[in-house]
Amino acid sequence: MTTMQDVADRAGVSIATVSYVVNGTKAVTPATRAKVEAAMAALNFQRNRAARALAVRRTQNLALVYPVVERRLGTTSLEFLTSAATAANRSDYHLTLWPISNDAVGLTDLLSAGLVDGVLLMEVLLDDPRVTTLRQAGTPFAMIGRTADPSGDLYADIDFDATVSAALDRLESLGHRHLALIGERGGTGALPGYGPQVRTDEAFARLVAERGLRSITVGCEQTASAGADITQRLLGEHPEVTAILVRNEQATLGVMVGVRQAGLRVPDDVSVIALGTTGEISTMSSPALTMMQSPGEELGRLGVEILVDYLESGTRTPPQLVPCTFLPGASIAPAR
Amino acid sequence: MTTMQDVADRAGVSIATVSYVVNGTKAVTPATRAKVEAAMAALNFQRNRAARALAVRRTQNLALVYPVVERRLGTTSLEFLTSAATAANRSDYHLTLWPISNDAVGLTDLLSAGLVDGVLLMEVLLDDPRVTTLRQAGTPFAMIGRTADPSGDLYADIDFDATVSAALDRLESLGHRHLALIGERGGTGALPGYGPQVRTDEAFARLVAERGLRSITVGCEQTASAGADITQRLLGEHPEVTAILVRNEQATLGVMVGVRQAGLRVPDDVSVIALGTTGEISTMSSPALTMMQSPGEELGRLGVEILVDYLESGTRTPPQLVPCTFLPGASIAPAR
DNA sequence: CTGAAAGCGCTTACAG
DNA sequence: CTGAAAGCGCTTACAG
Repeated sequence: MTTMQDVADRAGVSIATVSYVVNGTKAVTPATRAKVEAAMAALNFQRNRAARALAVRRTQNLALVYPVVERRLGTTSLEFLTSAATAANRSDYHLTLWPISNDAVGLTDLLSAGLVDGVLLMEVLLDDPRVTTLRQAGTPFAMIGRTADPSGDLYADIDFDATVSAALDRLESLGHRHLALIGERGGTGALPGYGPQVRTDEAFARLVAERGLRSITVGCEQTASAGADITQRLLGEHPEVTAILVRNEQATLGVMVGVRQAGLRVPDDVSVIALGTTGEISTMSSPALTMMQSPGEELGRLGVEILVDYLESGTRTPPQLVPCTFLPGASIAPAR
Repeated sequence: MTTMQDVADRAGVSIATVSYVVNGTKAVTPATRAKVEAAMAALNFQRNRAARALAVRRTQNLALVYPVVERRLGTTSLEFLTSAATAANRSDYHLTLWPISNDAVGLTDLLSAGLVDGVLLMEVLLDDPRVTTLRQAGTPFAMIGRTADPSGDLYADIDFDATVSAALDRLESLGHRHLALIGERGGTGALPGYGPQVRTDEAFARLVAERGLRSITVGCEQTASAGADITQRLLGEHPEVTAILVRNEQATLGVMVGVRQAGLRVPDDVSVIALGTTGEISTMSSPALTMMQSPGEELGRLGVEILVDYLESGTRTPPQLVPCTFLPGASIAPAR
């Protein structure tokens, strides 16, 4: 490993001067700057992160905390993660994975080790113990998602209202009046008070009422077979339903099967639109699923940017709400 | 932040003594140990990782390098990742995400910054530039996967022979004699010389010949619709095929659809078994997919353990080959 | 504009 | 068994 001292020696300057040009913290003569830069290039110098961290008391590390036990990471969460890691790197930060339990145990220990400058929270609950812990500890953090009352906190989340509204626009314009929403209640992996579910349910109930549509909402375990069963039963008991919205990543493809099991076709007899999933799910479906696609790339990036802005300049970026985007597919059609 | 000095002051000992008890590096009287431990508990002491890293020249950080650009992370890779992060934490290491390009550019810079002690490589190619870079740099690394000639390197990988063999056992015992293998050639996201694909193809060709079975192998883009199309065509042109093995996570569910489009049923007319995917895919399918399940949890853990063992004690654990495990489903049945 | 020197919080020979 | 002190590689007032 080549150190700053090596660079200083080769350039014939002091170690302080090297530091100034590396960090751009003080004005330096073009001539000396050139010498230093040449030396750095020749020696392929990279400053030691641990030493720097110790000196400035900042690590340039961000922790991504997610509850492995309570909630299996799906492909949608994966997009947050990939995007967040990339965004962090772009700002010269590194993202460290903290697969810990949702109960905040262990969180404190990790924080006091001075390993990270800030924390990024995924899979946030309406009443989340981790948020309480982080607030108390005074640790800078940002959420991808939000609690019931996130005022004063930093976050980026999906705009559930706009998302449901856009989906309803599509379906209404195709003549659908009788809708069903399949969510994810009571199944394995369901977190009580999980934001996306609660907010989608609320938005759906309100918007459907406002628009004078008829609707039915059911919960469903997070498996395709559960999705298939529930869909088959649903269509049997409510033959007037012509469109189904699904917010349950694991059950989504099962819903498609369930329609067929009910002796009906997608999209001729029943339209299906998925809410908040990744394009990946769409490509796994045949016919391709129409969906309101989770803005995973954008949210992951925003979460990191909000956090980094706060860390570097104290800026408290206002909450960012991003709607899911419409991804055309072959699973919706005019109402029969 | 409370420091070792704080603990030393409160316990009435020197800072060196505190270090000895924290690290267990030297014998300490039970009495003084007790005093120190009491002080640590009272002050909730956690030693500063940056300072320690600087002193011992080890960061307790591991980098997980994966090619974001070239290969989208799927749910199977996600399992490696989660498991690796958990295993790292268990050994008091942290896993940092390095979503970099597959061409090894940038890898060197990151290494020389002294941020990590070792590197874990995912999605390894038969001829992988990153491996060359790491070898040259002398950076300790372990692969989840392996190159064409991994001798001398540390790795854990799937035992493709055993996996294909086990799948063939199942199908043969059900009376299947005409098999098809659908892989992932030429599509988006396909890496040239991607180990799992090449090794599965080889094993399949060899084992099928040894057993005197008839077979046909086709490549397929990584989407469900491509899977559906190819399957439909395949079954049209080769009506004698009674069982399909799929090694293409994205196309798998499409294959199920393709069978139906060909006017046949799964599993009554055609058996389908997936190779190397996660249980997650099975739950998204209806009927549930029978599969040889990727040992993601185990491989992620092994990769970290192999690397950590080497870092801590210089132990070069022999290569670990783990077969996929059979996951019963409802997609295979006796040959018609 | 440049440099000498203290300090960040640990670890670890070395001495006692 | 315990401690004084040097050193890990940086940053940053402070002096010149």
